[in-house]
Amino acid sequence: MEGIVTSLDSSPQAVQGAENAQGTSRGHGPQPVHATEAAKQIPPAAVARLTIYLRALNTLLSDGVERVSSESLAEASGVSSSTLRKDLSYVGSYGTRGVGYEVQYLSRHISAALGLTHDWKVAIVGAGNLGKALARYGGFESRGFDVVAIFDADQMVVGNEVGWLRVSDAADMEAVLQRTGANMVVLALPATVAQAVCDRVVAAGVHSILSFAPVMLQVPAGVNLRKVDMATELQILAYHAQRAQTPDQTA
Amino acid sequence: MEGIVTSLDSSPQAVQGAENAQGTSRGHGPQPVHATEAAKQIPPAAVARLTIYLRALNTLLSDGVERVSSESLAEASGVSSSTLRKDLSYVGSYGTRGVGYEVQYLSRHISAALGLTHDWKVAIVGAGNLGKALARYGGFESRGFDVVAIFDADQMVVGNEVGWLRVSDAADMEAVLQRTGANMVVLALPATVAQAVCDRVVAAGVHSILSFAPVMLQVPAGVNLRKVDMATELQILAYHAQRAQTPDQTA
DNA sequence: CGATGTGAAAGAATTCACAGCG
DNA sequence: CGCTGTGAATTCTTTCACATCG
Repeated sequence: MEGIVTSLDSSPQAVQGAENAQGTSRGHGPQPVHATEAAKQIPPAAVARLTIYLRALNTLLSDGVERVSSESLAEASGVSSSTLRKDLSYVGSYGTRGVGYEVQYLSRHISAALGLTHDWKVAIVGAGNLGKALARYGGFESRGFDVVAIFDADQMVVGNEVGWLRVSDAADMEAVLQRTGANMVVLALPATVAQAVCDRVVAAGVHSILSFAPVMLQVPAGVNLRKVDMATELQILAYHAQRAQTPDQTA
Repeated sequence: MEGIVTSLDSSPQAVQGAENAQGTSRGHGPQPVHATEAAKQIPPAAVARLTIYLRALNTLLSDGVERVSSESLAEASGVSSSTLRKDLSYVGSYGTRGVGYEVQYLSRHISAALGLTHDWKVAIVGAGNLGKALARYGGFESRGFDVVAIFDADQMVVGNEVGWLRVSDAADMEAVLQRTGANMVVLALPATVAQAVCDRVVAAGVHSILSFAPVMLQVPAGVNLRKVDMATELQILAYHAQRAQTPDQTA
C-alpha cells in the first residue's frame, strides 16, 4: 500500500539571473554579506516549501495562535519536521529553543526572504475562462499580488468587466503594461499563440512569467518562467494510480 | 548558450514511502511492507518530465515528423539530452543507435509506462470560474482524460451547462461519482470547504485527487494527492525577481 | 560513423542525530 | 527538560563519458 502521496511541485531548475555568475571565482573576499538581511541563496525546493509554511502560518495567525513548534507547523504543511527546520535555517534563526516559533514574527521573516514585502503587479493575458478565474481569484490580493490588467485579443471580449477590471485590447499590451507598471505576467491562453505573446511580454520588459499554456516556451536568459499544466498533473496521477492498481504482477 | 530559465515543476516531495503516514509521527510498528516491489519504478522527477516528452512527441507527430534524436527532443522539452536519455531508459530501450527514436513508437511506449493506455474519468468539483475553465479545457480529452461530471453546491449553478456537461448537485456527489465511474477528481473550490469535500471524495473510493484549493489537505494512505497553487507559483517568481533586482549590493 | 543506453561521478535534497541554548 | 539549529550521513538527481550496436 502506498503511503500518502502528496506531492507538490517545486522548481527544479534554478534561475540564473541575467548574469548571475556568482559563486565560483571571486576575486577577493567572501560574499558581500549585507549588513541588514543576508541574501543567501535558498535552494529551490526550500523556496517552494517556504510559501507553504507562510500560508500555514497565516492560517494560524487568523486563528489567533501565537506560537507553534516545528513539529506542528511541519504537520500542517505536510512535510517532516527536519525538512522544515532545515528550510527555516536558510532564512535565519527565528525560533526559540525549547519553545518554538512566534507565528507572526516568523511569518514576517519568511515574507521578507521571499521578497513579498512590497506588492507585485500582475497582468493576465487571456480573458477566457481561466484568465477570468485567475483575475477573480481572491487568493492573490491577500498575498501581495495585485492584478492590474487583463488582456484579450478577441474584440468581443475587450471592454468586458472581469472583477473590478476591464479587459484591455491585447494590441495595446505594451502600453498598458508600461502604464500599469506590471512586473509579472500570467499567460492564460492557447498553446498556439503562447510563444508569440510571451515574446512580446519579454520585449516589454517583464522578467517574471507564469504560463498555463501547455507548451514549452523559450525565453531569453534573465527571464524567469514557471509553468503550470493541468494535463501534466493528471498524467502524473495516472501513473501513480496505475501503479497502485497493479498490486501484484505475480510473475 | 542557452540562458533559458525555464523552470518546470517536478515532484520534489515524493510519495511518502510506504506507510510513513505523516501524522504525529507516533511511530507504532513500522510496517516493513515492501511487498509487491514493482521491479520498475520510475523516479518522480523522471515521471514529471516524461509527460513533457509525450507532449513534444505528439506535437512532432501532428507535424508529420517521424523520427527524432535525443538531442532535438531534449531541446524541444527544455532539458539536457543526457537527462532525456536517462529518463527514457527507465521506460525501456526504444531507440535505434546511430539513428534516434521513431516518434509514434516512443510516444506509445511512454504512454503505456505512464498508464495512459485507457481513458481516465475525471470529475470536477466546483463550477466556479476555475471549474468551468477546467471543464472546457480542450487539453484533457486529447490526452486521455474524460471529464464525466462537474459539481457545485450552489443551487443557482446546479443544472447549468458547462461545455457539454450539466452541473450536478454536490449533494449527489457519491451517487454520481459511482454512476459515472469517475476515478479521478479535481477540486476547484474554496479553501474553506476543500477538506470536507476531499474527505467525501476519498470515502467515495476515489484515490487520485488534484487540488487547486490553497490549503494543505490531509488524505489517508493510499490516496494520491497533487496540488496546484497559483499563489505559490507567483511567490516563487517573486523570490527570484527580488533576487535578480538585488544583483550585487557591493557598493 | 553516430546516436543510444548506461555505469560511474558529481551534485542536491532529505533525513538523522545530537549539540546547544532558553 | 524540550525544541531549535545544524553538521554528517543518506538518498535521490543530474551530468559525464564511453562502450555498444545499428
